Amino acid sequence: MPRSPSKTRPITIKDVAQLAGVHASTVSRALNPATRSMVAQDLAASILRAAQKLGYQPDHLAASLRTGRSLLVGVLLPDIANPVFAPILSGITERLIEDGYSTIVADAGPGAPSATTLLDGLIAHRVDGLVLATATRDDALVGRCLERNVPVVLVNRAEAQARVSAAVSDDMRGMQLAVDHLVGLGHRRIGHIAGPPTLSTGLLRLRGFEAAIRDQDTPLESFSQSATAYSREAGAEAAGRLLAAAPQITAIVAANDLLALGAYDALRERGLRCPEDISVVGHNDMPLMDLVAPALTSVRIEHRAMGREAAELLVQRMRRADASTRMVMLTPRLVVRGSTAAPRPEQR
Amino acid sequence: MPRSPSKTRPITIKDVAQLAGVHASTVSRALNPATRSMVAQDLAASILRAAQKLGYQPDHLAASLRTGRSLLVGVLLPDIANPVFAPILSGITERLIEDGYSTIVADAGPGAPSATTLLDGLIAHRVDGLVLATATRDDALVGRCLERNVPVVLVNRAEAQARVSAAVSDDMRGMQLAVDHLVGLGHRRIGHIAGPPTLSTGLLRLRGFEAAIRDQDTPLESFSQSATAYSREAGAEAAGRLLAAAPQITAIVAANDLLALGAYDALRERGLRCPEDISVVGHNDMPLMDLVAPALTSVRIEHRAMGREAAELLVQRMRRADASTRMVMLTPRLVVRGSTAAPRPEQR
DNA sequence: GAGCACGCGGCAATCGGTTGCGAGACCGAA
DNA sequence: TTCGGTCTCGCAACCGATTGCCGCGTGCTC
Repeated sequence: MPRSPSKTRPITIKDVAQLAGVHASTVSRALNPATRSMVAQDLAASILRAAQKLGYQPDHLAASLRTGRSLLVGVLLPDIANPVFAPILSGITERLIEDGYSTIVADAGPGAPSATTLLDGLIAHRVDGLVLATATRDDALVGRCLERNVPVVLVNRAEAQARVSAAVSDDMRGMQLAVDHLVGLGHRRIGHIAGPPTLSTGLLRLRGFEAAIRDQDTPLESFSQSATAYSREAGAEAAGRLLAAAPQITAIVAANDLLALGAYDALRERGLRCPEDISVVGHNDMPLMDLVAPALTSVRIEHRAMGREAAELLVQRMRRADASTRMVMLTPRLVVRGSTAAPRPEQR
Repeated sequence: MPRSPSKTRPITIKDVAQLAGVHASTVSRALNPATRSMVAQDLAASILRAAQKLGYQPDHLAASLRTGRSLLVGVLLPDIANPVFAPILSGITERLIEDGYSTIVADAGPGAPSATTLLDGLIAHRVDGLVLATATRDDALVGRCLERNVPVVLVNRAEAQARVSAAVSDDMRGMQLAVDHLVGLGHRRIGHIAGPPTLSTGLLRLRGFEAAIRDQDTPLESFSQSATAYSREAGAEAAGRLLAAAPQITAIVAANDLLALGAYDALRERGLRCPEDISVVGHNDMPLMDLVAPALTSVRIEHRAMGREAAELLVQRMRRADASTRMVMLTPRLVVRGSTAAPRPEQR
């Protein structure tokens, strides 16, 4: 079937070549700033004019086939619905677009195909690199990328063996800030709601909590329970276990804001008030944490900056295959709000 | 430079063909379920085995060049950081992946290139379709897609001329729910914080508010002020104007939860209590709105479902170029929480 | 037994840019 | 005038998969 002449066929480089009276290869060189010097200046200018006139739009796809570079970067998220990933994603795309990359987002959230399937899908699109936010501590996905030879960095979570670069928050330091704050207020019996131990943040924050407890001058009692997931429900459930096992605690440090909000639910359910009966500290300082009741004291992580850093690491790795693998650690800071207070005198 | 033999070159269809002892085209047919019947069953099976053995992964990119279908869909968001877009995006990707599409996300948030630039970038990647969440009421972007002949649907916001399909919430109905609720509680003087009038939600919700006011049996006083953006700050500012212009109001209906939260800020600043002095109703029912203080009464929109619907419309449009353009309206429902109450007797 | 239809699979063109290589033009120097 | 060098551009292969077309062989029918 002959192409209907009325339907506007997309303009190709050949159309431009014809109008400019040159060969397609010359057009290609003139259009690419990097190779433009290979073409006489005035000719290049007239080619640009021809392209402009026709409204030529380059086709990355075709170029990719030849160059091997797709200008696409895959981002694998554990769950878009989790509010912390929005700013991370934002930071990633913001940085990548500076180098001309677009981002393909794959969400491994509930109801989605397996992360491995999603990863293969991204690779099938020939992404030039990958940002993984899903990495559990030892992650088969990383290995898969490595053997396929596609550049990869981690964000928010690191892996046990540091095979690839990662941008993370200093979780040890974050927990130290939280514990210091509580101890400064007079708390001596502190509980921790840990994240899933399979996730690097879960483990590191637990370790950070324990280290922070040990580092205090005053002897403390500490307790911890792991949540099965980073969700409000899991937080409430773990908080229930924690309060049952150690009813004497006067403060709870949660590994995550959602867990902290779950702790709110558990406290309310048991008729306990925050901060009068129990202080609560979160982690991440998600948006709106200043508006919940009570406003949540939380360890603030600059997620947007973290996304940018991850993208930066990836760009370096994509530019040079032998770029050193690094771990960028962002320093968190504590934002004190209404959910923490000194324990009541009789609680001491 | 000869390719180093140690570096594992990606497996192509030719490698599979060689191992299976057939031509590449036969491999292509055997691998594609749609064309598999053109190959003898046992041969197809042995080709599949060969592909399996080599760990062959198809290359969408190359296929796209020939077929003209990239299996990529572009999603243009006004601002990833806005929490309502996370579930929308989630719904979109979830639906699209069922048909094998991946999504390229472009964020037109602050600091990003212009939406037009982003759109051109997406088109350069030869996306098979586009979901626009950025559409202002009359949108040049839509025209651009139309003239480039790329399928496009809108989500969350519709355009004045219904040139393309859209999935939106029934904003008129949402405002009616909000006003009915307040009137039922006894409110007679109601203020509205409208969204930017350039956005379809801003305008439609304002109209919906006005219509809902008119439709009441009892005569009401109403007032409204437009916010300059959908943000907490703009909400606080507009609420300030509203309270200055009409101090007698006993309730505020905001076009958006963030605006409602801004209203909280403005009330607090003026020493007014919610709901005792002024009731507040939001719109969207974002996550965590049950945890802010006071818990926000809000018009709930199923954003995830909306995303799915938009994707569904796009899939239909991509399958058949002549698919009818439709507008899918999701029915919102009111979630009553602590931010609304009957006005005090002396306020009547 | 000859002819025909059909199932199957190979050949080669194709998608739209990119790039190694070489040809031709032009200039300056010997 | 000739030769070498440089600058500019065209030619054609190439990236990897898809697909229209054709030929071969088998089996069926008359």
